[in-house]
Amino acid sequence: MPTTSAAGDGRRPTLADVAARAGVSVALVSIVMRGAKGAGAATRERVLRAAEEIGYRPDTRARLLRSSRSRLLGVQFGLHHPFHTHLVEGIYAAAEPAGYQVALSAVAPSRGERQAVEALLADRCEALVLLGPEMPVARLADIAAQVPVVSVARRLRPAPPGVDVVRTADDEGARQAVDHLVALGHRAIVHIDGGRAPGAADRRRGYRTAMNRHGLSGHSRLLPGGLTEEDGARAARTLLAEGHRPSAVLAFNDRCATGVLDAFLRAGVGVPTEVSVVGFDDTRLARLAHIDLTTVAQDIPRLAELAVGRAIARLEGERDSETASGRETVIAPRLVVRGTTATP
Amino acid sequence: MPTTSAAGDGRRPTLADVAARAGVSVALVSIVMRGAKGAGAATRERVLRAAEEIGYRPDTRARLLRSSRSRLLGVQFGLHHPFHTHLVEGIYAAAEPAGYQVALSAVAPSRGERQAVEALLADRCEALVLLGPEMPVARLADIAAQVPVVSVARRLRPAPPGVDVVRTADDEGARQAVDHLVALGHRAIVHIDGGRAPGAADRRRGYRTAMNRHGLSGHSRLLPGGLTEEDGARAARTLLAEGHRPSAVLAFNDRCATGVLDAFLRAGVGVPTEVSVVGFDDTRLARLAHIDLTTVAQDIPRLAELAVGRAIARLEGERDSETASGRETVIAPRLVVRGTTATP
DNA sequence: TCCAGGCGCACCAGTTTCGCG
DNA sequence: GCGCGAAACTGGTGCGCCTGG
Repeated sequence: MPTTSAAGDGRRPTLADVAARAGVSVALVSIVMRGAKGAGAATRERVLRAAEEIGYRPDTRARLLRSSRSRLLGVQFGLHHPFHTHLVEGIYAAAEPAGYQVALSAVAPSRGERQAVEALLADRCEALVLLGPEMPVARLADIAAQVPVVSVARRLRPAPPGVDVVRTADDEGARQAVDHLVALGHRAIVHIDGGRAPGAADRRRGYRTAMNRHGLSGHSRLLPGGLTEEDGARAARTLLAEGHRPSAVLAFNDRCATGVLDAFLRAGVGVPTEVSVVGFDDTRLARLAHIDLTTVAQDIPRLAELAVGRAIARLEGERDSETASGRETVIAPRLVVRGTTATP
Repeated sequence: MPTTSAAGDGRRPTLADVAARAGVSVALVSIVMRGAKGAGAATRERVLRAAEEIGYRPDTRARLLRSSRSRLLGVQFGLHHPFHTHLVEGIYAAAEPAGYQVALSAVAPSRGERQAVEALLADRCEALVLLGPEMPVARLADIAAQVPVVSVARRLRPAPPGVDVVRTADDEGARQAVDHLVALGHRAIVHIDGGRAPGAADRRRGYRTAMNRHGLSGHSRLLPGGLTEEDGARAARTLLAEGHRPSAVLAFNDRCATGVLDAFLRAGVGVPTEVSVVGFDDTRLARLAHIDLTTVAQDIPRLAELAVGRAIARLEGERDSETASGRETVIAPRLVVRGTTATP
């Protein structure tokens, strides 16, 4: 019995099966399947037909094993963060045309960044794209010693060798929001912040300096917030309980802003008639007609594209700069004015 | 120059590198790394130290290549669906202790189920767990001919050979919601449905039969909805425009219910004082204090656990039932009463 | 004589180099 | 120089075999 039976024995078909069926060598089938040159048109046709007939599907792992390159991009993302999931979508879109596969590894309450990264490294990813990593810089440096790393949305100063940063100018975004509110006539503007989340420090700084520049340092006020709707709602309830409301609120992100919105609505406080609210990120949430949130947009597709681009650049060019100090790419945010802001 | 230099040449260390450093054979290092028996304590110690020193990390792909088993579970999920991302978290939790790795493949507006499944198959996943698959049954059957498939939350009648189904009793969930509302005194109960989404048909049916059973068939009313906040908000606006509101709304899922909630709030319609609203899924969203949504809970951790369990059962036991007709596991939903329902 | 510890080698499914007609 | 095949190679696994106490 030949070792080349196609189906029936449970094994999935291999190159050898296709080769036997087409009456050619394994090497030739490999050439044809990759679309490489070195095969005649007629043979190529015959091989493809044979592959089709027995339902052959190349084995990624075996393929990667031989070629020194794996063309595999590891992506760590927060499973429950819309900002991350949108980035992931953009990463797929940027990586696949460039001939790179994407390996996802999720971070969730029950699964830490350590596990997520270990899994990606064990899978032989050539480079890692980490979305909003919260691990210590020393750990990032460790990882970067093994494989190029791109940190998205998390600023690092200074970036360790081998780590690139792609992020939005968070301080500038906060400034745009404050400028917009001040132009509308607001003075008492509160910032509900993101605590230790990536980007939060910059947004705080941007908020504070903008307030100062407008001579409103006396009105500057930071309220502890967070990344979730619940954090925003809690902060808003704190404000409501105090009696004297601010006239505007800049929330850490859209989820947080949504919580703020909801708490105000429930308390009968009109938005934007009595309070203006600004979010950050411009996720799908903000665009929903019933939310219609004024927000600072991050250009998510572009962030994704740049992150993939940086990773690939490290892998394909820049051979001598492998240990070069990290490079930082900062893109501009853009205020999107919608329905939650108005004159006081 | 030996082929066994550890670092410096950019290559990541292999078994051979560790072997050379520890002065033993490759086979022995393999044994030690796997924790298999057949190595002495002292040698084991020496090998582990050598591996540690040069930062050796086993290559999953090469390992899987050799062993016929890949112990890899492929999971297709909707990147932007909270219900799915929660399931993914549960799947990690169930798979890793059982010694299975998880390979994620996302479905997004820009990435269809076809691509998602192709990627998983190319990665040599041993079984596929598909979350709320929307592909045609024939396609599911095709895939199941290659590898065991578990469909989560999507009912199939009949399930093709090789496809198991794990789902919540959606009709029963809708019934519980209607019973609850009727017990509170509601009669005009509208269902904003999920169109062609997995589970939507069953929820519609459950709603209708429950209404009939209560003698309310005259009040039965279906409104086209969908899975997102926007869909819910749109449907709610339709209701508001009509002038005569229903006294209660059963939404397809929590996201949809949130949209309904928001539209009502904006129109100044009190919930639950003027209208009661019920969701479905009990995602984190529903539990947020400021949403506090009465909803039909799906036991997500259990669904995840069962899905993984079914996949593993196909792989490890049941050898003779490989082509057995699909098995269906249905678990009970549970109504969680929170703050969005009250007597009319 | 037994057997634990350790080694060599074939093998997994591809890719790549080289040489031949 | 084109079309093709033989064989080496990728990193790790598992079997058979050898050795010494």
